[in-house]
Amino acid sequence: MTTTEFNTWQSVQEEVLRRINSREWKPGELIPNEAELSLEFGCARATVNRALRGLAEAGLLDRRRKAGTRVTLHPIRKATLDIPIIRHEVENRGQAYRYSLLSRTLREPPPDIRAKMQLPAGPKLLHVQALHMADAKPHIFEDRWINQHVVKHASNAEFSTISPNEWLVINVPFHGGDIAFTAVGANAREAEILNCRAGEALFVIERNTWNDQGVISTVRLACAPGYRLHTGI
Amino acid sequence: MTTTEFNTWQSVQEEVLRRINSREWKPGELIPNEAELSLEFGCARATVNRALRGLAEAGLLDRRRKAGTRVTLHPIRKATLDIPIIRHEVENRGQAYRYSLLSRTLREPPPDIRAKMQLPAGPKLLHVQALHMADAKPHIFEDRWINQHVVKHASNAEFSTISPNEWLVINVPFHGGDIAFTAVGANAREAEILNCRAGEALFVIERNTWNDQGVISTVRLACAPGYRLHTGI
DNA sequence: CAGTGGTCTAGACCACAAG
DNA sequence: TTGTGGTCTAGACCACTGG
Repeated sequence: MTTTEFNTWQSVQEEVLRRINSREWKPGELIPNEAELSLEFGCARATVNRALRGLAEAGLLDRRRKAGTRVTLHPIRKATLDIPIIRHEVENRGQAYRYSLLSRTLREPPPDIRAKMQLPAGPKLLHVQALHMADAKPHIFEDRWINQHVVKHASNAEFSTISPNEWLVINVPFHGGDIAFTAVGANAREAEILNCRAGEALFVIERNTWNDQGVISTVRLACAPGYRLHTGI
Repeated sequence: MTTTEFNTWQSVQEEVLRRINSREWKPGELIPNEAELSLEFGCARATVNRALRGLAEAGLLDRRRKAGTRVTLHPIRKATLDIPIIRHEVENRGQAYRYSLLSRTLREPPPDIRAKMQLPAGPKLLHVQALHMADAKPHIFEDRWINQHVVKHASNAEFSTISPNEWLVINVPFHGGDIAFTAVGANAREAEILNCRAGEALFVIERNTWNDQGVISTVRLACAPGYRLHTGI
């Protein structure tokens, strides 16, 4: 028996992937356990574990103690989006980045914002509106509320030369957040700022971030027409 | 010296995360190497490695052989999107899923599709248009080209009861792909099919998938107004 | 209860890249 | 050249959970 040797977790992973794709191991099917595989592949169990763990994270395998490892029936593909600082995103495309602060006020947020940030009525928040430009053309309109009760030193930030987007990334670590992507027609103000027709389709990114103190910030990024978010699988 | 013990990679990771967030280890700064940390934490180096690897994958640490491990200067946040089968997405929201095949033809693709699929002029492809509905309302308009020279058995699929979306996920393993998200105004046909006004903002997902044989399929998913894609960070 | 994956360990060698 | 992370190993114990 000429057993091919699988020394690295990558080679084991490739082989397992091959068996899944070739239907040698069919969707829903139980595959041999780690001990058996390590024997067959001629490597340590830890190596098999490393390989299978990766495939489980990718959603191709279902692993459960005692129940064993199965090929996922309907693999849920995962796409990873990089969320860079806007300035970097623009500069990495070779475009000239410019930033312009439109307004910076301290005021009580409207109910919908309060709801998003899970705050009671009353306290004022920092409201910042700014425009990110690429090659002198409007790129992204940033409309942000910052909870300066959680981010105390935010009150001192002027945001005249650095965008809240970048300032927060650099200065405020966060523990979690959520992102939503939608398409909406530009309202009058957005149309004016982004230099497009009212009602024109805009790509909108909404993001909340929080740490253990509470919600840090909620932001709505309205991207100029033609904006395209892409990634590999 | 009352050294707290860190037995698990998770606890090590938490502690490292704490030091990063508290600026005990500042952005751009070199942190102790694995051997030193394993000594300090009273665990094996492999445990430290496991913890740091995770943080590196999350984009919080930069690790390079010989150069050591540094706290990332501008952490690039990564959002992971789950790309489920449309039917599952609808059903998981508790809505009734319905599917309707609009057209299925074999014809030569227009130049822009050919370009996307990196195909020469000449060969015909399978063109399928279908509508996914949620609670009897139009949900997603699927406009797909399938390369039946790569996916040979696709010629036999009727797509009358199962969508190409689902059929492909189940029947054709792929090695790679790319996704793009945009916002566009609905054209006349999309408006009619999705039951909305022409020009109304639609969330559009474009996806290509390929395997080692070549491009499998390219699809444009036009989502009904109000569609929202969201995820955690 | 017992089988499976999850993890830790101590030690070893290797691959890469900075100096 | 040499220090650093990357990985493998053999063995061990643990944690979860299915039967």
